[in-house]
Amino acid sequence: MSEYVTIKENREFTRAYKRGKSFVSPALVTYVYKNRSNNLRYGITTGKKIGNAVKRTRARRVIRAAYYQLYSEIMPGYDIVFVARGKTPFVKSQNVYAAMRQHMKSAGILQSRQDK
RNA sequence: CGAGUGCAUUGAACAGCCGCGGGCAGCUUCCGAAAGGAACUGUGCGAGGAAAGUCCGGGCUUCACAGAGCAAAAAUAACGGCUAACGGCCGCCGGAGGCGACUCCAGGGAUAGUGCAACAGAAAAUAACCGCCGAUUUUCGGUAAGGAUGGAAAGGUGAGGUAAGAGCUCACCGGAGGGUGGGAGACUACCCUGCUGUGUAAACCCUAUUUGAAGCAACACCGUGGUAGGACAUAUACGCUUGCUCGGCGUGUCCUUUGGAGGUGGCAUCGAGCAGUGCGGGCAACCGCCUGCCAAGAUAGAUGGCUGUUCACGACAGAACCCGGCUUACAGAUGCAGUCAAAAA
RNA sequence: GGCGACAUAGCCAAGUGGUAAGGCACGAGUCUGCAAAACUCUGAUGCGGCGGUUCAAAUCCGCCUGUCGCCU
Repeated sequence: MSEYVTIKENREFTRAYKRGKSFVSPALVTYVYKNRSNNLRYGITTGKKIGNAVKRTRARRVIRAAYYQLYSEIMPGYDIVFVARGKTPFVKSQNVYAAMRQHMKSAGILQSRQDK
């Protein structure tokens, strides 16, 4: 089974919105909240504002691809929620990756590759 | 070569690396008493013509129901056929549009009945206000040829006729009824009779046909906890009831019931399936036979990222139980069959 | 995914096929030393969009668009 754990409960999303730290860039919004477990979990929100179903799935895929690329550098023990914005479906995953890396760096939960 | 019509097909392609979701196989590793599960390896598969809107018709499931008829409600509407069925499709009739190929039409019934027709107008449906004509002239009678309106004014035009007029009579046109011929039928051609009344049924309604309701978040099964009922223990301990004791209730175990969260099935190779420049029937929709081919199946929801090449530089857009249609959105590309115009011969 | 409802001035809203009620707000005036309140009044602005039936559509019919609710 996959090593990527997702957030499923609506309560946990709401908790991340209310209590987590937020970081904003043109194509991505990130909320980071420290959870009690040792797992690194993530969730993606693509609201109705972004567009039709094709645009929403496109945004989800781009964000997920960037997350897989960055996954090994993030410290465990956090819930991370990514929210797509209107620009996200028209942007390459490298731009999202750069924005995501910047957000993680600001949150201070990056670790070096060698530790993993 | 240009313009335009109908039908059908297609909806960027290829290669490499890293990833995602299922299926099958391997039996290597780990977990487990076992069934089995997880990882790994190999192999093959992985969004659409509209997957959309949820507008119709079915399959399937649960509930209701002995059967039949009436009523009520809803839907449909020329005629003939196709289909599992349909409000769909094909053909054809009638009407409208187009030079034409061709396209469009909720296209039954207004003498079965009820209602409505604002404003304007004399009058909106048993027409006499003005006008015209006649008479026994403060009035009465005849008359729809003419009159500012209106969407619609009482069959239209012309001639005869008359006191003035009028389908009162005649011709043509329109419409109605009947007859004969053609056609499966709607209908149509011709002949005869003969002129009585507008529109609206996507107003109520009448006629004919069809329809039980809800929907996979249906439904079935498992179901720690909980609910309800019963049995056992009341030996010990605790809490409540009481001033105290007894007694009663709860906390315990087992069985049954119900079923929240969650899980499994429903659910995915076989069906009203798809294809053939196949054969036969039919104008066609479609039907029969033959041959071949069928693997998306997620459950917060799988197709992505990067690099390179080519071109017309990529539109609308993402399955969620499954089929048949309709409607709506859509950059283009290709094929076939007609049409019109021009030029040349 | 499925089922259902609604859309009328800036806001709240009534409406039976025939001039679209009303209230709040906005504007002008009266009153006042000035304002508020009260009273009077004008004007502009509306039937979500596109088609169809009808002489005539906010209303009847179809198709789109948007908003809201229910089923877990």
